[in-house]
Amino acid sequence: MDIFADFSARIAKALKGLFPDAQNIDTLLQRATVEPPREASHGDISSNVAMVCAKALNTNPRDLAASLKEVLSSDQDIKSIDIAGPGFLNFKLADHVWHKVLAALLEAPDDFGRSNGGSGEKVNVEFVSTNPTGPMHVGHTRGAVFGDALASLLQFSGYDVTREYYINDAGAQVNVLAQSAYLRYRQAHGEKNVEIPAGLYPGKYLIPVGEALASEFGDALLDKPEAEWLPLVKPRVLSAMMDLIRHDLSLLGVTHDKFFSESELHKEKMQGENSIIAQTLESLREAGLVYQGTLEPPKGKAPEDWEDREQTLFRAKKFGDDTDRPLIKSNGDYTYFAADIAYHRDKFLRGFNDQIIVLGADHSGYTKRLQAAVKAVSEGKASIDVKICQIVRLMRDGKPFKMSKRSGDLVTVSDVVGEVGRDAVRFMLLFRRNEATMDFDFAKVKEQTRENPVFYVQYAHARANSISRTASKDMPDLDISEAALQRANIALLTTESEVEVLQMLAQWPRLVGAAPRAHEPHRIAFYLYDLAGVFHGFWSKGKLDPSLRFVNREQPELTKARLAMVGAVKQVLALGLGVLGVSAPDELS
RNA sequence: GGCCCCGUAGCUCAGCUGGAUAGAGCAACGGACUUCUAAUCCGUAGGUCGCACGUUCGAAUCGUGCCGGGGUCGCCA
Repeated sequence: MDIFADFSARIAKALKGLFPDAQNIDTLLQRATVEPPREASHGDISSNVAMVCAKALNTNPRDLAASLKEVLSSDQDIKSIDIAGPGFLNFKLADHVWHKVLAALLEAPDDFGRSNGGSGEKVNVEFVSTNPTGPMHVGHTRGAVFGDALASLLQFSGYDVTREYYINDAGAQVNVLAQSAYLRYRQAHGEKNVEIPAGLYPGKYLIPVGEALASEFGDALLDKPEAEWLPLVKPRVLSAMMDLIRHDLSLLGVTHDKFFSESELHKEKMQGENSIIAQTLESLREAGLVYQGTLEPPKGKAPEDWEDREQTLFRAKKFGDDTDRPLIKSNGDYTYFAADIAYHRDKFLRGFNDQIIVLGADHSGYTKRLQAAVKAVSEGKASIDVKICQIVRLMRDGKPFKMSKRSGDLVTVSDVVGEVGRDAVRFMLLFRRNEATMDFDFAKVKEQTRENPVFYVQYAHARANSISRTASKDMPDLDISEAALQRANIALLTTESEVEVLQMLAQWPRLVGAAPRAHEPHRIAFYLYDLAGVFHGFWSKGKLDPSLRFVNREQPELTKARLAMVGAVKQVLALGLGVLGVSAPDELS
């Protein structure tokens, strides 16, 4: 039950009643807003309809507002309407409106705010997609958490979401990986003077892979030429790396529905049949989007090895990219981008007109060509929203954290999760807009104080639970079962503090409806912080004024009503934390 | 040099796709509380929303141009 959507409909109806002959009202109303005003003194709901629609209806905002006020003031749910400023309509609502919201919440707690805004539409969210050459390091964490939370958010809102991971297992670096693993294999056979040369992957995580190869193949690979051992080693090391990555993802609580392998795009499916990439390029060719030509060298930093060469290009510029893009390397292989076009065509052919991809800041330059590719392969039917996660700076006590890259031992996901815990990592990374850079301070994230938003929100949930425990201890005869609280006389909740909490709860449906449309999970985190704030605030008032305590022996009915409200707060916190993939503990350790 | 992101209180950041006198936490200042329900509470002060034009009833938000910080720039993925 979204009261803002509800009143938006009432206003629309009133407007149509006033102008039965106007045809364009629905389009006009798209620009109108019905929202909680920033300033509490402006009422509970505020709308700019009169200002937005006046001109087209041949009137002026204040007159239109006055007419609307007259029609709407007969509504029993509206306590008063003020016309303010240039023509705002400010509504004060009757308390029973908030009670109805609470009742709806108590009746279907798990579905509160769960809209059908997505109406089952298929969305593909591609995220993480790190190269399968080692365990995940911190740099990938933000994208992983963001993508996962965004996917959950969309699901909450009724989208049919597929979480997808693109495995870059076709490029040259996977061969390098296999070579590195092969050297570890030789070491596993006791060859002491085998060194991992520069340019290969020196990480220790390949040692067990080498050992596994040794126990599987014995010494059979030692004397074979690379052309023979490579096809044996490569799939095994790749699968071992994906196991590592999946393990790291599981530490973060991230799961994917589909892992798509780049090498599938290069394969000739059947004898003589073209690969998916070849087919894709063929269809682009037919559409006149591929040509032979030359590119301008990049300006500003004239590279010495620039070779003005004719190559096969995709007309990305036609779809808004800055330049056309090469499809075939000088050695005849497809470029990474060529495969990626084929991949996104595949997504489109699988029914995803609505695509999202989460990338790190270092790939932000890739955005336009990707959008161009999706437009081209779908003939404009599909689009992709590229969400860039900005850099995270690791800090310790306010000082930047030095990472040594040389040894191949970067700070990994498991290091971070191991030190601060999954909940803190996830919440902190989501407590910021994705396009803003952020500092991640280990010390601060572990603090158990008000300054730590993870703690603050989880504590609110635990406190809600603790209040119920106190109630059953202090008032053992009171029936506070879920069923009993559903029947509680919530009309007793009329103090300012109570209404404030109820109003906050009433915003959840609106928020969790808008955040997925904007692809912005951070809004959930900020909302939870605010909700926790009003809830903690209420609790504190009870310290000074015993009449505001949740549990009140003299007033069992009021206690029940308040416990129903506390349960509702707990529920919304749990729903929100659930969307973020953060646990909602009943007790804090 | 091109492109992308950022610039809002001393600090860290929100600002709900154009709304009203721009918000929160921390820090600062002034009080309250001494454990009554679990990790204090209330108040005060603090702003040229980087700068300048423009769009309109109305701009932190949209457009253009600058300034500053970060990222990135054919045949790496």
